[in-house]
Amino acid sequence: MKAKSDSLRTTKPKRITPRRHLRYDDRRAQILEKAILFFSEYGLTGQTRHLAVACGVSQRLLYRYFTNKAALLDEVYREAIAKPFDEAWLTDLGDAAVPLHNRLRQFYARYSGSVLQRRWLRLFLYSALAENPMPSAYADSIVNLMLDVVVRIAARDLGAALPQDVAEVRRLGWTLHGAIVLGGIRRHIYRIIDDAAWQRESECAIDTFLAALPVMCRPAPSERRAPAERHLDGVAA
Amino acid sequence: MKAKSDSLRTTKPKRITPRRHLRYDDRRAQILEKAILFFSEYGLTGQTRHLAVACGVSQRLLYRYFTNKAALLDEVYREAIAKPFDEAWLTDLGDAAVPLHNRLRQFYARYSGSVLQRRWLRLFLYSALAENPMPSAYADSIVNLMLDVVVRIAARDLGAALPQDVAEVRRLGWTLHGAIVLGGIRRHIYRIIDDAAWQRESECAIDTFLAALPVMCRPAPSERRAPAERHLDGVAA
DNA sequence: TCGAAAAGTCGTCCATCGACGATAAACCGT
DNA sequence: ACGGTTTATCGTCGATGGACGACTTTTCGA
Repeated sequence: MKAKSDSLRTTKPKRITPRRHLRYDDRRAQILEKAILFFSEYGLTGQTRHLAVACGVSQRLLYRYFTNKAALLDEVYREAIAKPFDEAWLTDLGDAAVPLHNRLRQFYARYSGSVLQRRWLRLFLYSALAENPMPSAYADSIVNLMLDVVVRIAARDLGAALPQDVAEVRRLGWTLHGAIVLGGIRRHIYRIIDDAAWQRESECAIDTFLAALPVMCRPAPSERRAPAERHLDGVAA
Repeated sequence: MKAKSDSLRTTKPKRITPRRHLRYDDRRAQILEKAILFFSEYGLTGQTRHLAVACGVSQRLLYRYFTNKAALLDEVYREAIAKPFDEAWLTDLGDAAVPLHNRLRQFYARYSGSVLQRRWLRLFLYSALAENPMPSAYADSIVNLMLDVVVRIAARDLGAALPQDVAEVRRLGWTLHGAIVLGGIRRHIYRIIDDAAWQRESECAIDTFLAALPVMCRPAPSERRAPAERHLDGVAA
């Protein structure tokens, strides 16, 4: 039943396009670039055969450039997770000639434009779900450094006193960052908001952060917490 | 080489434990419960054979209760994504006898305790990455309803005027919610913060929200945005 | 207690998937 | 233009992985 074509053809089917030979580094770079796109869309369980089709090469060829699939995935992480962040963004953040609000907007516009994109978010989430420690550990260390700078500069420019506790400083930063990252996830993964809505939301998050920072930086945090805990005692969770 | 045990045993190896027959509904419920745990850990590509081992039944039996793997996964979504949220939480949120801050804390303590757990987060992210529309659409509609209530009540109790625009109300809510959800992800997926740190972070997010809300609700949003846009014109992204 | 219905398993089919040895085609210096 | 080197493909192997027909064991009511 399988159409095996018993015609007298003895020659193999000719290639439509002749083989193109690329130099080692070029081919490797091309495969890696395609692999980033491919695995970000189809997940880490995407098939090497499908990736090969996307690259326009035979599946066997992948194994000339990467010892196995895991090695290829490691390269994908290294290339696609860590690289997009640019520390130079933090330099401009401290430039007192521009109003703080605008600097923050610009910083997060850059961060969102390079990091919080569909590719990055999907790869990052896939690898995090797979319990791969490298991407989340690395990205988190970047973000912690980044948030230290963001909060420190914002507090300085607002004339607010930073909390003594470094952990409290980071908490404030993560509050801002969480709002923006979840916006990115809703934008690029769930696709339930469009680009304009995302920008408005990011700005809203920045405004919220700037509005709250002076209040949150007041000397006595016990004033904020004590009455809350007092009341919560009588409340069933 | 393979130890095939050429002893004279002609009988099949006896079962260690005798078969237990469960009634249809019980077995089905048991499989579903294990499936939720299983797929949340190993992802949607987890194997039915492994799930069967986890259930202590043969792989074939799964197909008595679910027509195929996709149908089983749909049941898992229905059971594990939508159910944990309890609308009654919103009722207590409006109880003016308790200070607003405490009600919000309690509300998010409940939400985190039932929804933002490892199981839920992992299943939700897996299905979102797989572009399965059901879980993200459903969960998002819940969250939008919920945030409407949260922001409305908070504004009322603070004596702040709600923005005319419903979208702006939701943006304010998502700013709070994003911070808390990303905290949950860092807690349960990346596992880079512990439970105590997560609670402090959630409280910080609530405090930030409450501190910013009166400022954000001031009548003229143009006062906040106009100068920012004026400056951003001359800034390269 | 016995027999039929319900619950459960065994073994297998077939498509898929990572991996790789053998071989062919393109490239390049001389 | 030719021969060695590099690039690339063909074809296949063994392990998985979802699905299911045929069969066995347990259960329970008459």
